[in-house]
Amino acid sequence: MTAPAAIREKHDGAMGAHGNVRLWLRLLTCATVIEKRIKRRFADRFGVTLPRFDVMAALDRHPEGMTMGQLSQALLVSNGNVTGVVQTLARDRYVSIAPSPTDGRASIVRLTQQGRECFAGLADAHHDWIDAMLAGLSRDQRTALYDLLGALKHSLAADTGKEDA
Amino acid sequence: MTAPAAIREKHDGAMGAHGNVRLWLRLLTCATVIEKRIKRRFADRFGVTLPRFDVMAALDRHPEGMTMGQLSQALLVSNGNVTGVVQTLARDRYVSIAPSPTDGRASIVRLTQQGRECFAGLADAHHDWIDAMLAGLSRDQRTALYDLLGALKHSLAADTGKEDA
DNA sequence: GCCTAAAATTTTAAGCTTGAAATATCATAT
DNA sequence: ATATGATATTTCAAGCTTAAAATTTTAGGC
Repeated sequence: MTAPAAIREKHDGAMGAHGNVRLWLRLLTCATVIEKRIKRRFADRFGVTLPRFDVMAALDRHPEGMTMGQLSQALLVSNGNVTGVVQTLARDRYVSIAPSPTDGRASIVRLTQQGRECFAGLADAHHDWIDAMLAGLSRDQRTALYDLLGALKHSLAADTGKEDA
Repeated sequence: MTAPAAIREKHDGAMGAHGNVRLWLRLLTCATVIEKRIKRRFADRFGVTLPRFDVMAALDRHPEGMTMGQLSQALLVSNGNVTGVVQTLARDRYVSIAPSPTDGRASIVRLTQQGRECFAGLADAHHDWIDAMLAGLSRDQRTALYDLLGALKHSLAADTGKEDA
């Protein structure tokens, strides 16, 4: 077996001694590599984009349906964005859009039967891919990484960005 | 002082017991939050987009200039992408595009004086923002996180994606 | 010189993303 | 009833992203 090719770091060799920036770039690189790999595999093997998968995943957990605004909040993306993704999903018959019976402004989006079946396959593959990509880490390493990322999340929540700078 | 608001995790509450997927979603959330925050601040305070900053950062480390292909490789994005970003950067006089003296196919992109000055301010702010966002982690935590992400990088390099799936 | 394969780049089409402006509806106070 | 402000959504313009096709140039082989 040949040694696997090392993954190049974005801005490799840059930033000199700024350890924090290097940490951030390494984090970004890992996230980007995983995301692009999943995106590529979804496209190649299922003909599905990542945003569509995200919408379907959210809807799968809410069989009663979700409004556009709820989807926007759950996925951390803008309202206008959801409109476009849901429209193509509806065009391809993966979701249905129905007017809300209680609120004339809102629409209720639901997975169709076809959408549910499609998503089941996507979720299985997704799960397997993640497992394989993390296989090089021990159980302890994964736990430690999960906890440290939790600490980072806290640190991010504490940084309001209001420093005058 | 009020407690900072917790950061919602993408697909919060989803995925049940699949620890690996949860680890991935937490990693993705951290990267996304940091990236969006930087993007927003660059836009608000400097009127610059992240891709343009990335190109300027690469060029700043290569005063001799880079070809489109080198930029594409360094930034892990497609060729066609670089073309567009560099063109708007050139339109705004931050970079110059000159034909290569040795290869008629290639162009050489360089930061202009205006580009260098602009980038210096961007890099300073960028550095400060990262420091502030990581301030909640101890030195040991940052070292541990950096090392674990290094292990993850190795794990990613080992996963070829050739499993039949 | 001429042909061909490889390399660097640009162009194109489709889709994602955002923020801001525009629409439509709801809820409430008069 | 009607005016007001808030809410849900859509539309729009600008920019990023990719893959694939087209273009241009290089480098060799004949």
